[in-house]
Amino acid sequence: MTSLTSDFVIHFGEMGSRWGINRTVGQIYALLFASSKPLNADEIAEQLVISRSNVSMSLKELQSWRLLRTSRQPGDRRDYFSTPDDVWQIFKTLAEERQRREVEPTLSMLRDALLRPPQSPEDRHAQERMREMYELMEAMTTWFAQVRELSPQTLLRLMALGTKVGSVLQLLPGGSKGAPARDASA
Amino acid sequence: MTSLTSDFVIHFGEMGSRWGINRTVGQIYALLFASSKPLNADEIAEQLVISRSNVSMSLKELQSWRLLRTSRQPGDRRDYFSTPDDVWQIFKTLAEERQRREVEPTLSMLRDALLRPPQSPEDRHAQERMREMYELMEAMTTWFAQVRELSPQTLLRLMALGTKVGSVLQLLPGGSKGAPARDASA
DNA sequence: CGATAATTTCAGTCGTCACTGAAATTTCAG
DNA sequence: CTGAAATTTCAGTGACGACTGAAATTATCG
Repeated sequence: MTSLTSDFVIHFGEMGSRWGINRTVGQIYALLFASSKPLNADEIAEQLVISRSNVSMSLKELQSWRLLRTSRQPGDRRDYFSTPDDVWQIFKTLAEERQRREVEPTLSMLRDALLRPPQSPEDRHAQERMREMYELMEAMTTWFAQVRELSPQTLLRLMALGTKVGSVLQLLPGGSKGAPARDASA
Repeated sequence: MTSLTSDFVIHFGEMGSRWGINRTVGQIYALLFASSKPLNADEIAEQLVISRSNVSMSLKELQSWRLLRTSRQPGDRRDYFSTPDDVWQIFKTLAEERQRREVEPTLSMLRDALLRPPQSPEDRHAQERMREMYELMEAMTTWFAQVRELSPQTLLRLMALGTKVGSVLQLLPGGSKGAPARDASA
């Protein structure tokens, strides 16, 4: 592996440990992301100097996150792995999975907690705090679900405009579909 | 501790492990978040049934994330800990710290990598991929830096409107300050 | 169908990090 | 200053998760 890719891989290995992701999983993804062609499990094991079984488990983990594409090569029965071409697509998938694994269970726990009859003034206060958290998470969830539906091009333009947006209407493919724009002065 | 708060605390302990955050740190923050009054280190240790020194280290960790408020009570020299009142403020701080600890080092690594002269066609491809990643991260960084400057109220309204925004201009306190709105058809 | 290649599973080992308790340090009232 | 209270540090221990190699399973070619 070239030193350029090696540095990239090592960096994502270290970053991976800071997230829930483990080092190996981060390194494999970085390697595949930077690679110009799909790699099979043996090639990954060789390049990262890790065991074949470790590669197998890590690939399974990455697949459970829907972050890999697999392909075959004629006359070769091994699986070849690669990452999606579109970085925005990768990011969206990552965010969707985190939403499913982390945000949804939390929202569900909070909903349950908010329905329970408070046993004390302390409970009443705790529920008030939980409600604030719930509402923030709900708002962000809804917002991001909408953003996910935008095309990459629209998205990039939207972000470039930032929050200093004049009229965004023209950017949206079907500007008139969906709920009518609410009165901003409400 | 009431069973309502207990469930909340346990949930954040488990969630914490999925992130880089460890269980105890997650539990302490949940406890303080739900509590109606600031708690001192001994109270935290007692409620969570963990050692005093563990509490001390975890509080230090939380403080390095700027997620705690400390206060004193008259005639008591112990420190009392609490979380900010505004959940949006908490979220912003969290995002800022993650930005500083995870995104910035990565951007910096990518910048370096992109400046290196490619040693092979493989390097050239890797740099192309890194550039795509770099541009996405840069765009999101810039965008979020702008969002952070909005007031909580403005933000909530903005998110409620989602991406189906007509004109957002009226929501912005100083709608005219900063760069003039770019031509959306560009 | 074998035979063989490829992959996955899993028990055991190793390394890392969370946690404790004792000791050291800091803070503060008197 | 002095001593007691509060906090922090840190070496040692324990628990947990990553990783390996061998064995089991699955897939594919002839």
